[in-house]
Formats: sequence, structure tokens, C-alpha cells
Amino acid sequence: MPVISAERMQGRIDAIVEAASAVFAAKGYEAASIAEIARRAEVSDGLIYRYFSNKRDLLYRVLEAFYERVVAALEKEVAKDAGFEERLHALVRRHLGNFVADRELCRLFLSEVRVASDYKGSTIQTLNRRYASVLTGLIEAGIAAGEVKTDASARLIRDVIFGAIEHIAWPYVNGDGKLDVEATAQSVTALICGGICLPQQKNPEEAPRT
Amino acid sequence: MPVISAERMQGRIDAIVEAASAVFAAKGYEAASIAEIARRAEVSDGLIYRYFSNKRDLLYRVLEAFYERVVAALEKEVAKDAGFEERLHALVRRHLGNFVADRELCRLFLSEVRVASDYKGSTIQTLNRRYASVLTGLIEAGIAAGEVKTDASARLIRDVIFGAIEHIAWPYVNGDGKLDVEATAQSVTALICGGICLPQQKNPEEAPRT
Amino acid sequence: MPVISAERMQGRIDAIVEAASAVFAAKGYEAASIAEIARRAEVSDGLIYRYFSNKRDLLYRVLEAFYERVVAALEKEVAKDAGFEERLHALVRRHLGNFVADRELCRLFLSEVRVASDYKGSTIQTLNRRYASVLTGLIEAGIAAGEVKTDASARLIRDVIFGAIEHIAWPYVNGDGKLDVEATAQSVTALICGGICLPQQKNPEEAPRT
Amino acid sequence: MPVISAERMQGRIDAIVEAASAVFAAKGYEAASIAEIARRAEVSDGLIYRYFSNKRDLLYRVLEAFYERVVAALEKEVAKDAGFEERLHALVRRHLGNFVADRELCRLFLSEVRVASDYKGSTIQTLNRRYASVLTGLIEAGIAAGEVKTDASARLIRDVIFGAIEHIAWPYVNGDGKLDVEATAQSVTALICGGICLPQQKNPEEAPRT
DNA sequence: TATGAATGAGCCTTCATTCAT
DNA sequence: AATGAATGAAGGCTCATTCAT
Repeated sequence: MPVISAERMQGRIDAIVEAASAVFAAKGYEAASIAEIARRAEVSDGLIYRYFSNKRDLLYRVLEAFYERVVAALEKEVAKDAGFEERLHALVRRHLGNFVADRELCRLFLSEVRVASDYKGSTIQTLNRRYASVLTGLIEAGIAAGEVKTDASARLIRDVIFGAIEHIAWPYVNGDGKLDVEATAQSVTALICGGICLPQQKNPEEAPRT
Repeated sequence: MPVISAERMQGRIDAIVEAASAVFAAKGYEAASIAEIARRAEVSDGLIYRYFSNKRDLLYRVLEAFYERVVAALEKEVAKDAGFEERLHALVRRHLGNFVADRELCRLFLSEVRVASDYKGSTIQTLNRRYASVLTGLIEAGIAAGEVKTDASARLIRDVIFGAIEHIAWPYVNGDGKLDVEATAQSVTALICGGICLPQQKNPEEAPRT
Repeated sequence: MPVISAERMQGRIDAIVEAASAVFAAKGYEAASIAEIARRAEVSDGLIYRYFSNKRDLLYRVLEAFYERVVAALEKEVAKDAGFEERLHALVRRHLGNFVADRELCRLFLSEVRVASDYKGSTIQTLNRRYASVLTGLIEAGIAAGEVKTDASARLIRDVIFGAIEHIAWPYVNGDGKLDVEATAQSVTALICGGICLPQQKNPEEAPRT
Repeated sequence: MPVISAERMQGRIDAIVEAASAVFAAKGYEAASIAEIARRAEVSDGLIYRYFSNKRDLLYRVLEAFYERVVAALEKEVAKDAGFEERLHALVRRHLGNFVADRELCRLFLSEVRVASDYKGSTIQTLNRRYASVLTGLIEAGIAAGEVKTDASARLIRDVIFGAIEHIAWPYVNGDGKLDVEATAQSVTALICGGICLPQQKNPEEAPRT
């Protein structure tokens, strides 16, 4: 008996998280209502409070579930043996891909959680760090292998990469156009690796004339 | 009489925008209340609705005012005659500086507006484009002057630069640490210009022949 | 214009207090709902919160209004020049009379406020003290005039008198019988003044025999 | 088997009543929740409804248990052979002592039950009457023995005594000071027995003739 | 133009009680 | 007998917005 009950219970919890995921994603945290989530999960309002301590807790559980999935995928993707640039390319592609595949949850995260005062110390933050550490690790490995310059800290490099990707993906996340993941990943990786400046002759007038 | 009245009116509008700016920045859009803004502007609740069609409109006007100031400053900053890298450095420094000087309004913008469905076509978006076009223009000038590579589009480069800066600035915007603008601007500019990868010998066995 | 508005406003406030008075008295604090009070006052729910900070505040204002009326009446009643017993009798009659005239508000006060943790320091407590001090003053005057014994403190005497009256009145306050105020006041006053014990011969066997 | 079951059942019931007693006493009726009581009794929520028809019923059973204990103690205390004043003194002391020993349950009773509309006809009322009849009996015995005046009814005297004690004890019941039971019992008994007024010369000018 | 009283829908949350297991 | 998941009604309170003055 407890087994059936436990399964049923888990089913309800999943239904709630799923419904909340959809409603939060579609309307944003503030505009979403517990009543709507309950209706969508085919559950009473009250039941939500048996499993989640409040609306905000529910949001966080939704994002945790999402993040867990995404972190695992990234770790798996980048784990493969390969050179730095190739692995970076895989990471960029996957990261961009996440914005395409889960644009609404990404938007939810970026707009509701990052800003939140209760973000620090949350499980979400831990997952976020794990996600980020995949790239940091990759960069450090690249440095160790002599593939990456040592002018800048791994952390700075990581911020540049993630920041760039997010900024590029944003219009697609927020709007409705399509993002060519493959092409963009290619360009971004190349750009990041090679920089944007051509070597300059510092003193042109002193340069060798023919 | 009508003159005085018009001046008075403008004064009221300014007071409202200023008050709203402070309250929105301090509390965020949802948590801010019209009543508090009115109180702060020493104006009745109702009057706000004579000049602004609703709460959201007021938010937008606040951000417009902010953006106008910021865009003008950026355009002035980067206008100076100089080489690409120097001008880029100035832009990066200024952009980072904005996050430091107006972190709360920046946070407001990033969390409330970018996500909004009514963002497209708004005056804000126009200002945002103008802000972005400063960098695009700079890059194009760099390309024209042969200082910047032509592998990637100016738009992509621009996204990488802005994205990187925002990502780096974010923890400081949201938290309470201090950001060393000068040092960060230096590193970021260098990183962006030079890339992160060391030149690799593609085919070691086919290496330099005598 | 502000005059009309202010009058109208005061009228609303009075209506709310009156409605709240009736509903609280009839149902008790917990069972009373803001919605019902609003309906009864022909006012919207929200308006109540313009004038009263919360439900509890409304309760206190109701009881303050009641208490102010009652305190003033008592002070006036007992103020008359007369001997101690006569004045005490007037006070007892008036106090009993209050329980009869406003039994529901008395019940409300006794059940909801006296127990409350926020009672101390409230305006209600101040009024309560003022009410009590009428009797304390009367007793002290009686002592000063040599009409009252000095075996017990004025405070103790006061507690005995108020406690006795409340206990006697309670069944009528809570139930639906009628209380004969005049007769009861007479008996209580006599009892309090004269005590209940007959003088006893301590050692009857040693007493003078005829 | 059925015996064990019956014992177990009684144990559960006792545990529930005990838990409810603690929770009601600590938080008051409204603020107490069935869930907390169940948790404390290490019993499921549902089980409570097998033995008690609803929350209010549980409250009444708690107070019955309390009252039974208290009534028995009072009857025993006052049963001893002694003169009226001595026995009254014992009763007063015991009654005051109850407020000190069980102040929270006393408060619960005074605030939740006395006011209740379903009080009449309840077992509680019966117990209350039994409690009161101890004093009534004592007074009647005093009257029969010629120790007590016959000016007032036993019932009135009883109300004065109980009312006085409750009123004196209340601040200690509700607040956190300490009550000196011995001293207070002494003063109250003396006051009640002897009254508060000094004999007055009705017509001073017509005073003692030779 | 300016006020601010008034509205009322809507929200999160609690909890006594029930009932399938 | 016992559980505890589930219900669902109810309630206090907020606040953007309107409109009579």
C-alpha cells in the first residue's frame, strides 16, 4: 500500500513541478498564480503547499529540476577527449543549444532568479557553479596543455565566453526568430580563440621601406 | 500663466520620473507601488495617471531617461580620434563604469525590461540600438582601417563584447562587492583583441623545412 | 469641497466602526470577516484598510470607541458629592448597567482583548486603567474620610469589587436572562461594605453565662 | 488481544488529550492546529477524528480532564472539619493556587469556553457547577452554623468570592509576574469576611445619650 | 490641473475534515 | 484501527486604476 501511495504521491509532485514549469515559463513568476498551476496539474491549491513550502520554493524546485538536467548534459558533452578548441566548440554549441531548446526556462532563470536576493546559498546557485565549473575546468586544462594563453585568468575567460553566448542567444530567447546553433557556435568559438585584432605595426614610419 | 503652468507641469513630470526611478531601482518593478512613488514625488496618486498611462509606462519613461543620459555619454566618450584598440578600451571602460555608477537601474533594466514582451518597438529598444550602434560603428571603422579582422561580422563581435562585459559586471551589479573598472577594462580589451588561444602547429611533422 | 469630502470620509469611518462593532460583537473576533464588515458598512473591503491598518486594529478602535463612552459615563456618575457607600453604590449600579446595556461588547472585550498579547501598552489598556482608577479614587477618598477600613489596599478592594460584579453579571452577559440591576447593586454594595461573617465568640465555653 | 487493543486505544486517547492540552494551552484554541496536536501525540491527523468528533470537542475533553482533576482536589481540600472562615481560607488558597499552577489552562478556559455558545448543557458546565457548589455548600454550612450573615444569598456571596479571586489572579494568569498565594488568600478571606466599611455614626448630633 | 477616496479583483496561504488504502 | 494525502473553502490584505469633487 505505501508503494502505491508513494508512486501516486511522486506523480503528483511531478505533475505540480511540470505545471509550474509551464506556467512560470509562460507568464513569469509574478504573473503566475498558484491557482493556475494547481488547475493545470489537476490538483487542489492546498496540495501544492504539502510539497512546497511556498510559491518561491516551487519556482526554485522547477529551476533545480531544469538545471540538473542541463548540467548533466553539459558535463557529458564536454567530457570527451579532444583538444581545447574542439571541446570549447562543443560547450559553446551545447550552451547555445540550451537557449534554443529551453528558451522559456532560460528566460525565467535570467529574469527571476539571478536578480533574487535569496539566490545566494541556494541549491540553484550550487548548480550554477557546477555548470560554470565545466568551462573553467576546460580552460584550465587548455592552459595546462599550453593551448590557452595565460594573460587572463580562467575566470575572466569564462565570463567572456558565457557572457558572449548569452548575449548572442538573447534575442532568440526573448523573441521568436530562429538561431543557427551550428554556425553561431563555429563563429563564436573562432572569435574567442583568435581574438578580433590584426597584428599592427606599431611604428609604421619606421617600418622597412622598399 | 500658461507658461508658468507648463513649467510647473514639466517640474511635476520630472519629479515623478525621478521618484519612480528611485523607487523602482530600490525595490524592483513589482514591489514598487504607485502610492510610494507619488508620496516621494509629493504628488497625488491620480496625477501620475495624467502624465503616464500606467505603471509600466512609467517604468519605461524612467529607463528612457536613464538610457538617454547613458547613450549621450557613450557617444561622446568614443567619438575621440584614436586607434581602434584605444577607442574600444574607452568604450569598455565606460560600459563597465555604467554598471558601477548605476547598478540599480542597470539591474532594473536587465531584469524587467529585456524580458518584457512589450519591449520590441519601444523607445527603449531604439535607445538600446543606438547604444549598441556606437560599438558596431567602432568595429566597422576598425575593419575599414584594417585594424580588425574580417572573419566575424561586426554584429557578432559587438555581442561578444557587450555580453562579456555584462557577465563580468553582473555579480557586482547584483551583489555588493566593488568592481575595479580600470583593471577589468584593460584585461577585457586585451582578451577580446588578442583572443585566448596560442598559435598551434597544425601539422608538427610537416613543420618548418629548411 | 474638502469639507464635504472630510464629512463623507468621517461618515465612512463611523460606518465601518459601527459595522465592525456589530459583527465583532455578534460573532467574536476570529469568526468575523472583513468582507462581512465591509458589506454591512456598505463599503468596499479595501477601504477598510485605508482607515485601519488591519483587522486587529479595527477591533481595538471599536473597543476604544466603546470604552471612551463608558469611561466618561462612569466618571460623571461617580463624581457627585456624596458619602462613600452612596458613591460606591452608584458605581456598582453603573458598572452592572454597562454589562446589561452592552453585553455583547463587554463579552467581546473580556474574551478577545484581555487575553491578547498586544493588550499591554495599548490605548485600550489606558482606558481600562482610567476606568479602574475611578473606583480606586473612590476607595482612597473613603479611606481618607475614615469611612473605609485600612486593613486591605485600595487595589485589592478594587479588584474584589470589580471581580464580584463581573462574575455576577457574566451569566446574563453570556446568556439571555435579565439582570435586576437595582436589586443586585444594592445587595452587592451591602455585601462588600459589610462583609459576610458574623462576629464570633472565640471561646464560647468561657463566655459569661447568665 | 482485544484487551491489549483496548489498552492501546486508551493510551492513544490519553496521548491526544495530553498533546492537545499542551498545544491549546500554549497557543490558544484558534492558533492551535490539529496537525500539531497529532504530531505531538505521535498519531496521525485522521486518528483524532476517530476519537473526537471535531476540534472543539477535543478542546472540551481537554478542559473536562483538567476540571475533573481540579474539582476533586477542591472537594478534598475543603472537606476537612473546621470553622467557616478556616474552610473558606482553604478554598480561596486552593482556587488562587489553581490559577498559579495551571495558568495556561485557566486562561484557555476563561477565554475560550466561558464565552462559547455551546457551553450551556456541556459536561464542562456541569463540572463548573460542581466546582461552584463546593463554595455554595460551604457558605450554606456557615449560615446554618450561624457564622455567616443571612443578608445576602449564598449564591451572591459565592459569586463575589469567585469573582474577586479571578480578578485578582488575572494579571498573573495573563502576564508573567508571580502571585503570592498565601498572602493574597489571607487578605482576600479577611476582606470578604469583614467587609470594607467602618461602622458610621448615622446621626452624629443624635449620638450616644447618657 | 489636481486630489485622494474608493474600488474590487485577485493573490497566497492555512487548516479542519474526509476517505481511499 | 490507523494513516496521511487530498480537499477546497475561506480569509486577510494589496494595489493599480478610476472618478467625483
